[in-house]
Amino acid sequence: MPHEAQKAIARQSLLLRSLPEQHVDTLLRQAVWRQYDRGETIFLQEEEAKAVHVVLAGWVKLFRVTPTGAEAVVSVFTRGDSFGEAVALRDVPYPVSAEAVSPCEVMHIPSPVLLSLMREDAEIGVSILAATFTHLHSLVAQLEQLKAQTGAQRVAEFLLNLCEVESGTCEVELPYDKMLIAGRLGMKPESLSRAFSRLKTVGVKINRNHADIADIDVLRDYAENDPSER
Amino acid sequence: MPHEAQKAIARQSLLLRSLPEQHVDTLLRQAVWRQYDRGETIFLQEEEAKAVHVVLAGWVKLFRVTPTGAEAVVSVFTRGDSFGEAVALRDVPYPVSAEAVSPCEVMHIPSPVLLSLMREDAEIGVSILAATFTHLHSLVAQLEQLKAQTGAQRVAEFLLNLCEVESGTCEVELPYDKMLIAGRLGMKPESLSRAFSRLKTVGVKINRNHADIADIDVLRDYAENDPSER
DNA sequence: CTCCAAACTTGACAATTGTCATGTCACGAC
DNA sequence: GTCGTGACATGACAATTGTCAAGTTTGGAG
Repeated sequence: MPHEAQKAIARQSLLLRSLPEQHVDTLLRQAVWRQYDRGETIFLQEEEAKAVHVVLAGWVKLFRVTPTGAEAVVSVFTRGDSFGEAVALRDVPYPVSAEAVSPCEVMHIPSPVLLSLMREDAEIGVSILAATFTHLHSLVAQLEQLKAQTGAQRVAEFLLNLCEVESGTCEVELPYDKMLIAGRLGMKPESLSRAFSRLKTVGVKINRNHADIADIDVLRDYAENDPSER
Repeated sequence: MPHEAQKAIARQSLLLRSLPEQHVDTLLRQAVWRQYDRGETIFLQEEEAKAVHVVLAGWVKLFRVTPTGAEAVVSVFTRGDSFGEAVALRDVPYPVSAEAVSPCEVMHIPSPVLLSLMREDAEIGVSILAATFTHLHSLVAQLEQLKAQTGAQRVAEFLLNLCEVESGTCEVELPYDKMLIAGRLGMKPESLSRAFSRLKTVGVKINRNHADIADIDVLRDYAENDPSER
């Protein structure tokens, strides 16, 4: 029983937005709509994929658990993001687990529905590839960050991505837990705290889940250039 | 002027192997076959993708160059590997650069050829998704390694992946430069040297581009568990 | 064969990060 | 309201890694 507002969000998602109206309707009609509480599991690593997921509200994290139990956050998704495309269309297990990190609404499109529609119209395949490419690209960007930037620089880029404007002053809300931000950026919470302190020297003030950026250009310069100064 | 042996390698690639014979022939016939010298560029970051690439011989690295000039290796491909699928089918620029790190033979399938065939048979789309998923998965695995393992552990896993057997003693050849191995594993060459020294305590001896592993299980245990012992 | 440039190793040192311990603060249960 | 749990900050310390500066080795060019 999806609300019209939810449908509107789904239509705007990267996965669906370039599809003809008629196909989107078919998919929305056959989708499963669910709510999740904070901390609830959406699917587990090694589980067989049976659907593609679209986040309508809230935040979802994808993560891997190592043999030793350590957790590595792979990505964090929110309204309009889809995930699991490449996995659902082949009978392979998920390489990651998914968990709601805030109360969430998620739409699930069963893979058989998507598959059959794909055989009717090759355009669907291109749409799925578009969404998959976006994930690929974001993973590549993350890899670059991890390999070539210091912790404080990664935090700076994270903040820059939250900014709506291109330059000048900006205030942003941290979208989720600092613990999760730390995980997403590949560091421990303590290191994130220290990274925030360092950013004070480039005009960043953190207050609760609220960040004040004095000058976006200064911060961007810090993110892209030398961490050695100061 | 492809050799039969080259065609055979292409047919076995993840991208083509599940396609009906007839389609594979169509693709092979319209593909471009090229050789590259060591160090030669195959394509550059930001360049528009016009083809999907399949490595027939030699080694190719994909990497990103940061605004400051630092280089982050994203992946290293060899015989039978394909790359650029998700990019070629949409008019978007490559997120990475590609360079031959040894003399190479590479087959290029122009994207229009693939696209038109895809509209004829949706099965092609599934094949492309299969290859793309493999890349996605390997990037996720890399992210996990970078975030959750020490340098020496990553080197251990790298060696384990080179082993043909499951347990016991094993000798492997390092497939390419130690500098490139270091880049692929997200560390400096000096750190790689040190990581190799540490692995001596778990029965690994490095000689030139040759590694002797005394006991694969011991090494696997090191890779998966605590780096603190010893 | 000789020589050179690049790859590689090693040591000393500095910077960064993880770990452990402690303390504060906010928020929900009660 | 009080209590208690978990998030967050911070300091001290250890471990890891990057940086810089030698040396050694290796694989061609000539």
